[in-house]
Amino acid sequence: MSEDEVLLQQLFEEEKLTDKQKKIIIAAIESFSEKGYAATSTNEIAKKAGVAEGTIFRHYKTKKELLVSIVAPLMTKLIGPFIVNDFHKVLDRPYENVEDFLRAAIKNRSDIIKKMLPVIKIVIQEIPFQPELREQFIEQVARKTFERILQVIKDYQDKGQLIEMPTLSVARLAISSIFGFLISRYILFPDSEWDDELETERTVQFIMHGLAVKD
Amino acid sequence: MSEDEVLLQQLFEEEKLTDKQKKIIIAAIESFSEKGYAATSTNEIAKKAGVAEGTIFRHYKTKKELLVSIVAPLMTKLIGPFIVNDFHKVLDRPYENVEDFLRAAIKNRSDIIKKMLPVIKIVIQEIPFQPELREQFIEQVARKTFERILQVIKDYQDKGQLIEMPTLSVARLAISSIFGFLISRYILFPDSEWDDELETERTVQFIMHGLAVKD
DNA sequence: AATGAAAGTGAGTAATCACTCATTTTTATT
DNA sequence: AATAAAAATGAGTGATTACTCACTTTCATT
Repeated sequence: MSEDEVLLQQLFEEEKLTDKQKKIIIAAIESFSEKGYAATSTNEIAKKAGVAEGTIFRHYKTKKELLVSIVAPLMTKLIGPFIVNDFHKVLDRPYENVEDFLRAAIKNRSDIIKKMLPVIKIVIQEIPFQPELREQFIEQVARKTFERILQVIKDYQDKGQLIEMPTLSVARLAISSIFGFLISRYILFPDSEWDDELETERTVQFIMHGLAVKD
Repeated sequence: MSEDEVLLQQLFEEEKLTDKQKKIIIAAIESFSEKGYAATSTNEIAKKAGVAEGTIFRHYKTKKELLVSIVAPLMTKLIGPFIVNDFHKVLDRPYENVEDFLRAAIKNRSDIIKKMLPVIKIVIQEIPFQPELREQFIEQVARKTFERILQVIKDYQDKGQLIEMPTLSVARLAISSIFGFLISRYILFPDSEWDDELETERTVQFIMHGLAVKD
């Protein structure tokens, strides 16, 4: 299964798509992520997909509907349930210690990003300008994820594994470190040589113990 | 002096600009940062500036030249020299300890962001799509800044204040934490209530000692 | 093989795009 | 006040935009 097919499979699962529709989606993802949504014309998408321009509008009323149809499943079908399941696992049979939880969190996010990078880039780029996407993201992804994270932090604080600090601040600091790693790894410097396991471990140890020399 | 005038002053210093040119720049910054460069029309900028569309093209050959004229000074005149001076100070008469250095770094970046937020947003949005901007950013800002940062880290490592870890990784972790704070503070949740001093201190302490409970 | 529905086509449309240029207005210098 | 240069104008340009629609092709069911 090609990379594009994996992406389609992940995004649209059992949804029935014609061959041409698949080509349109793949072409749109490529152009949107490379040039940005506003700078991509439907003409260009049609040509890249090897399809008549009218075909795009058979399937999607507007260009924006095409964008949303690509980006919405990323939020609802993938991140949503994933996070619920993932954190549920943590809460039901929690990882013994924070380190294991952090390692698992980083691993999982890495796997998602690897599969969905172009679509994730589109989301990041367009959320500031598309209120519809932003609202969907906040409601379906950010809010639920955040609640879970705060719970987990509280949990580890009660166990005495994390320092007492407002959970919101703890969350900000841990998330910054994890996303800092993932963004460096996959978006800023994807072509550098990365020892993923080593850098993951460094990130985990940093989150726990910082950079100061212990005396 | 109004907020817009501060911004103009910071960006263009002694450069001579007509009144209408100033209005064009202010309107362009506003539209570009709110809607994105590609989604902003020159007609719209002209109307917002209260100027004929032709006037824009008297001053700037193309729409892209207008973009670059706004964004380039941010890199050369502000960040460039600032970083050189700032880090020079650190290297010549270094801050006693890492904490003080981090506090100063966060403070300085905060001040810049406060003044230049709309233009910074434009840079962040457009760098992925404008090779010209990206190259300028990498050459003039990223490379020099990075060199300095690595030097500083090495320096504190030699003094025994930072753990031995490749400077690149140390840099990534520290920068993630600082930018994580600044992005949360000024871009993601600017309307939340922030105790800047407290959150700065938490960030500094996190970078140094992490989130684990000390035993 | 016949048939109706779904999918696909591509020429066409009005609107909008970045940009031009002949002309007018403002400004600076004397 | 005269004058030349600089700044500003706005109607006009061809190209491109997202989108439509009458028509053709493909497909599934019998």
